[in-house]
Amino acid sequence: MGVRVSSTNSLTVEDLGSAAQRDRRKRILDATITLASQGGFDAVQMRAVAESADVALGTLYRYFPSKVHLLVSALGREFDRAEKVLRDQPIPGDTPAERVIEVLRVVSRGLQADPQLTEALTRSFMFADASVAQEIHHVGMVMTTLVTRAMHPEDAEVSEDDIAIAKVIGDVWLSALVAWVTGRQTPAETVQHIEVAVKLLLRD
Amino acid sequence: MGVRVSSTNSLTVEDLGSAAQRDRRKRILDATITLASQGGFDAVQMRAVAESADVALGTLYRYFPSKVHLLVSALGREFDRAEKVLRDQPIPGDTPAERVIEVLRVVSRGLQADPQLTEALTRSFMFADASVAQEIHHVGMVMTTLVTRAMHPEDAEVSEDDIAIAKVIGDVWLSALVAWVTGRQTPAETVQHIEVAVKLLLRD
DNA sequence: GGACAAACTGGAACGTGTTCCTATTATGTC
DNA sequence: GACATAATAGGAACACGTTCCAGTTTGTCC
Repeated sequence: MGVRVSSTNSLTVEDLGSAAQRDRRKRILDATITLASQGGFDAVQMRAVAESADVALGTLYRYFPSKVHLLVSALGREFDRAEKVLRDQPIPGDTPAERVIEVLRVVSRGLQADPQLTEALTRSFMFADASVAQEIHHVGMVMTTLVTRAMHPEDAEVSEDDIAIAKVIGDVWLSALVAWVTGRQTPAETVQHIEVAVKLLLRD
Repeated sequence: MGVRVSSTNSLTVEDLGSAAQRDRRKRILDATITLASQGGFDAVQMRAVAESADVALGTLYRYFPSKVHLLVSALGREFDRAEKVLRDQPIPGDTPAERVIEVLRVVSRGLQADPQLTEALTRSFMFADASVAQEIHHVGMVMTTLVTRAMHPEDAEVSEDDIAIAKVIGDVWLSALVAWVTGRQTPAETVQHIEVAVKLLLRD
């Protein structure tokens, strides 16, 4: 079967091999998202994922070397989807702060609509070690891009400071998310906390 | 043996019962810190902690209902110690930003001196659910206090904004810590990231 | 089509967090 | 000091992530 060097039209940077392999990978990620939506991090059990995706346990581990890799990859796919949806929509709001808050509100609403999924993905994000750095970095980039685009809709000048601010907002967002999924903070508190941070960072 | 309502001079808010119980608790936390320092999160194995503290496994679970509780409690104790050391020392620096950065630098240096311990404690912090909210909140308060005191050494006016800023700094600090302990960021990058955030938040 | 390699299946097995149970020991009460 | 109760010791047992292996299927090359 062998991993070919490259095919003509791969969807991502990494080539994933044959159609059967892409299909298995998709089935696995679908099963992961389904299980995570239903019961959160704990419900994403490797044996259950394998069975649900109609794949042997060993095969699952062949595609994703750990539960964390699996969940972070699933998170990445969902984030890509969300980013695509938001990409071409104009963001309402007169000031950068308003637009950033709006974007975060939309994203947060999406997450809060599926708390178990969010819990699973956030947990895995937090538990990820260096071996998933690439996947994590990808998610961080998408997040930063979302925020800087909200700051400058005309996609003109994005300064160093802008990026720094976007990263700080990302940090606050992550911390708030952790506090929320671990039940230490209500959704309303989470949203408000982020808004306060954005206003502090974007007061000019 | 029964938990007495209160004794004359308990060290913390919660009364921990007899001297033997306090001693066991101390031995357990000591063993936890020792193991964590040597091998990080993975090395803190409940059976190893129990053996090292000369306590049965069931007893360990009687004192700390989970590994995360155990580690977060250990983190709380270490934080209290650090806070006591810093409490009565004047913080060098002419501006709030300088002083806050200095405080965070001192704390970070302490953490980076024992990476395995930091990794273990940060991981547990990230994995903590609602049942450890109290311990987490305690650590958060200490952190916020440290920062606001650096902002206003005269411990005079601490405004709402000040607290909000301190919380945001705490969020950034936590995110940076996670990135560091998971090997996705170097100590230097971590320190610099935090400095940028502080300067952004405390530019006046 | 045949030979070979890679991938997949099905399942056993191991490590560690967690639970549970019984016998034994410490603690507080009269 | 005798008793009642709570705490502890010691260890078996279970769950789930992870690893490993033997046999089978799938894909590739001639």
